[in-house]
Amino acid sequence: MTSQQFESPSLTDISLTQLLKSLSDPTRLKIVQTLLRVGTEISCAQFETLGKKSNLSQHYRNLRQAGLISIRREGRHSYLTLRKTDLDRRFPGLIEVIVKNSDGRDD
Amino acid sequence: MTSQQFESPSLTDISLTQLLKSLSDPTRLKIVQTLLRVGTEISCAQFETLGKKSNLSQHYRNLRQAGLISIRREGRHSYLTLRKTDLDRRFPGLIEVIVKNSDGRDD
DNA sequence: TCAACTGTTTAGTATATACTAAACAGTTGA
DNA sequence: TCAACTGTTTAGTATATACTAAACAGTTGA
Repeated sequence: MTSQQFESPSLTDISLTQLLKSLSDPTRLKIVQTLLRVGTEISCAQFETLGKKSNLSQHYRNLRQAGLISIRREGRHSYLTLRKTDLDRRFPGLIEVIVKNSDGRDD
Repeated sequence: MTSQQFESPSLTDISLTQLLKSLSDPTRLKIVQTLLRVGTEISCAQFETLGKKSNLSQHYRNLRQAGLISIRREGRHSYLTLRKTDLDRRFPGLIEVIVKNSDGRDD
């Protein structure tokens, strides 16, 4: 029995419509955009400008459940990673195109 | 004053997040998938297998307001067209990749 | 030991969404 | 003329969503 808290769906359980719905929120799209750009994991603290902690935490969970990110807890901190390899395998080219088309736009 | 009924947003008013939200519904995604595949306008009657007329009509409006399709009325019939040229100009490659990644999946 | 810290979860709320059923509007053809 | 036809709009409802505030849980360091 693995921990439920930070569990992400497996590759084949990632649904396109759930993924699109997750990315249809501007805050979540910005988070994914940042994660893709930096290419490494990022501490949640980096996203504090995007809103209140409790709200962001719920966005993280949404992104995780949609299969977009994984979350690693270390001490008091949480670190987010874009599941790029998995996403590229399941939906080739999708994340790149979406994020590229979101650059420089508000929403 | 042009008719409101079938008005679509102009190219620059198409928002990425609105577009993603519109496509995050399985019924609407199937409609767009079909429109992209055939490449021509399609009568609404072709989509009757996807649900009830009143519900579909509301999906058409959603797609139109998101900038994805235009609707032409002729007699008793309505015809839908994917705004492919506009979409390709505003979000290069996006529609193709999304639809390609939805092929052969339920959602 | 324990207060401060970081992030998550829960409760509550206002709004958006997807749907059905029924009313409606315009078109067609006998 | 008018009933059948095609699709849209409206009313109503059940559920989902995004958010805030407060409670909570685990970690850290003095």
